[in-house]
Amino acid sequence: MPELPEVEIARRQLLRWMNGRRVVKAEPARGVRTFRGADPSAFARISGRLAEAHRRGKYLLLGFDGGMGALMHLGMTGKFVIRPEGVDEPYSRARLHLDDGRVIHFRDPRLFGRIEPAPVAQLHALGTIAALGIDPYADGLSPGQLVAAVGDSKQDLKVALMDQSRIAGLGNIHAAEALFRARIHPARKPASLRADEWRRLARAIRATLDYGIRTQEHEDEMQYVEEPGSPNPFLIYGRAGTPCPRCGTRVRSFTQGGRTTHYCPRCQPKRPRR
DNA sequence: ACCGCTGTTCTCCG
DNA sequence: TCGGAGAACAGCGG
Repeated sequence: MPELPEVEIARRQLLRWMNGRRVVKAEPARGVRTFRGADPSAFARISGRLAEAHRRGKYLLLGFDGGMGALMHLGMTGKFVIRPEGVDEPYSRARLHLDDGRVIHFRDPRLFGRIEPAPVAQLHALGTIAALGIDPYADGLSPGQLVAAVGDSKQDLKVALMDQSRIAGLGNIHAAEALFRARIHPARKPASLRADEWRRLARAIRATLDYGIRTQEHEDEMQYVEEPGSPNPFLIYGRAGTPCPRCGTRVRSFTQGGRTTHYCPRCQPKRPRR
């Protein structure tokens, strides 16, 4: 599920669900690796209203007015769902019981997600957060900021864009989408980009993230559920072998940093002509 | 039955 | 120290 746009949607969803409500009981599931080194009983000390809900990259920082909070990452399959009290949810790893009889579950089948409870005052200072690079919304993403963040990487451009210590929030899908919008080959080296390409890329990243948030916010309101066989919502991701939506050339894919990269060989030439 | 996967972290190797 | 490859985590869907 989660790259920056999905996490941002989850944040807004939590704010809506918790609006005017209080947590009357916080309940970590037992025996799950969701809490890793952290202390699950600290999660159980969460109470009160949701006083702050921030996002840094793909991380959520939730603070409650009882003074406790939590850093949360959705991993690959984490999501929040809200259910009536007493209804059990498969793969529920933690629960927030609200004073209106509803329960917010953190559902995460594959257990790649993570919850780190912490006092609200310490949330933003946690090492995990301190290690993140710039957040495109909280910090902005001008061409200059983009160059400063990834310009010195020796890795392939797409791999560098996915490095959370450089830019926080892009994953496999949105890095590919942004490069397609910018018409830049994913295996270009950062040092080879011209100024106009950096400008295009900065603009493309913002456009990709804005679009992702807008689209999913709409789906969220519509109570949209992913139906089997629903069309691929992305411009380039997952379209290998089908015509490029811009020029009709067959979309190609290859492996980069252990992940599949999709691109259009015509729109995103390895050797751009100037 | 096998493969791949919107993420992170670790090990091994050059 | 850096970068690349591969694995591990665990479940589901094609």
